Amino acid sequence: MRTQHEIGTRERIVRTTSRLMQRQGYEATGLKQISQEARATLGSVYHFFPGGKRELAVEAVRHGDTEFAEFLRAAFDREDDPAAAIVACARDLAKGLRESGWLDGCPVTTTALESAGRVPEIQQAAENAYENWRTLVRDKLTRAGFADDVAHDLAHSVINMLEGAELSAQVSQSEAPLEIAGRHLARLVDSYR
Amino acid sequence: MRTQHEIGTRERIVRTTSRLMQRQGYEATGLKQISQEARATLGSVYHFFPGGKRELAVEAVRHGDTEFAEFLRAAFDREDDPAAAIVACARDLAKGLRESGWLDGCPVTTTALESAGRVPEIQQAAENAYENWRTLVRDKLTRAGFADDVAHDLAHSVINMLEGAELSAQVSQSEAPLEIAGRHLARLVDSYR
DNA sequence: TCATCACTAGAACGAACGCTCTATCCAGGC
DNA sequence: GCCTGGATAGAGCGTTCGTTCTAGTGATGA
Repeated sequence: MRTQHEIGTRERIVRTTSRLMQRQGYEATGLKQISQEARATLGSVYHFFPGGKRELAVEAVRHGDTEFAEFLRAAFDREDDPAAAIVACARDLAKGLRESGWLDGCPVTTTALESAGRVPEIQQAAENAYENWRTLVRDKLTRAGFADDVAHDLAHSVINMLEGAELSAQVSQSEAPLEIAGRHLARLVDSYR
Repeated sequence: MRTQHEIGTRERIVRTTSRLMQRQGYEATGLKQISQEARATLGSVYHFFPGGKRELAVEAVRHGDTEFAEFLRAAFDREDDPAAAIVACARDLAKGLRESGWLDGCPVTTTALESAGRVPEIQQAAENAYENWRTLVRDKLTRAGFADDVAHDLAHSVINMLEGAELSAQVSQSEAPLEIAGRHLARLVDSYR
């Protein structure tokens, strides 16, 4: 019975950490809160993550990485046209944000900003996440016939604009920034056809 | 000698708080660190800010607001063409970020994200800041002849893209995201001429 | 049957947190 | 010369933090 319990508790801890840090950030999220909400004890937390809070945060960022990557992949599979897919992304992000009571923004950004320049392991994990997401956008664009350098640059701006718009939407508790971002990104992409 | 000393110490505390929270965020910045780096005592801090850390954070966000607003105004005054001014903004942001050792990102974002949905006063101050910056961009665009609704939407995306690109540049310790953002924003603006 | 070991459990530690409190300082008004 | 009150100063409050530590549980393989 090793595997089932191991995966169960460990996964529960990672998911809980990811969700809590998404909402409160790295510093405001305590290990006691994590262990309580994950229905695990402090002993279990340190058993699975001997590196303590830092290791846990790195794992949480990685979790957020794959979570958003799957979201992007799903949106890209649903829409053939890249510009239309990006508009759908922005719309779905706005929907999810509103439905969470404007609490669940990007699962990586808050933690990344807090630890930039202070906790290199977390910053590295966040950088990997952004790079991962950019690659997904880039591939979608190149498959649609865009030149490599154009797709590379567009991928940067698509992720950055979505990131900034989600932040803005969260702070102002409005879907407008994301709706506008989708529209402008589609226009930008189309301008390179 | 009331005025000189009052303004001096109070301002020093606000500036120090703003800089520390810009780099470390709200939760990781302690009042003891603030008072030490501002060469003030805890007594002085609570004398000027009876509301404690929260009131101090609100003031720090307001300080960051006017700081970035002045940066925008200066850039807009230097360049007549809005698109060129935005490119210059992105370049200067990248320069400042690199020169600070990739530590000084947006003076508002980190604090805003940490307290979104948890500390309404800080969230409100951050929202006011974004709104303020958007208005500056919007006015620059309307003065250049853009229609009101076009300028309104563009202002959103200009601020959001710069915000996202600065975050990305900080995490990846690279000027590329901001350089690309400037280029794409200029292209987007020009597409509405 | 028993030793093993992954896992659970939570008490306890020193340090740091935000904040309160009292004491002191000192320039300006009477 | 004294009083007032804004400003400075920092010890100390209770609490919470991340982490460590020892004890205990229960399924597994010999």
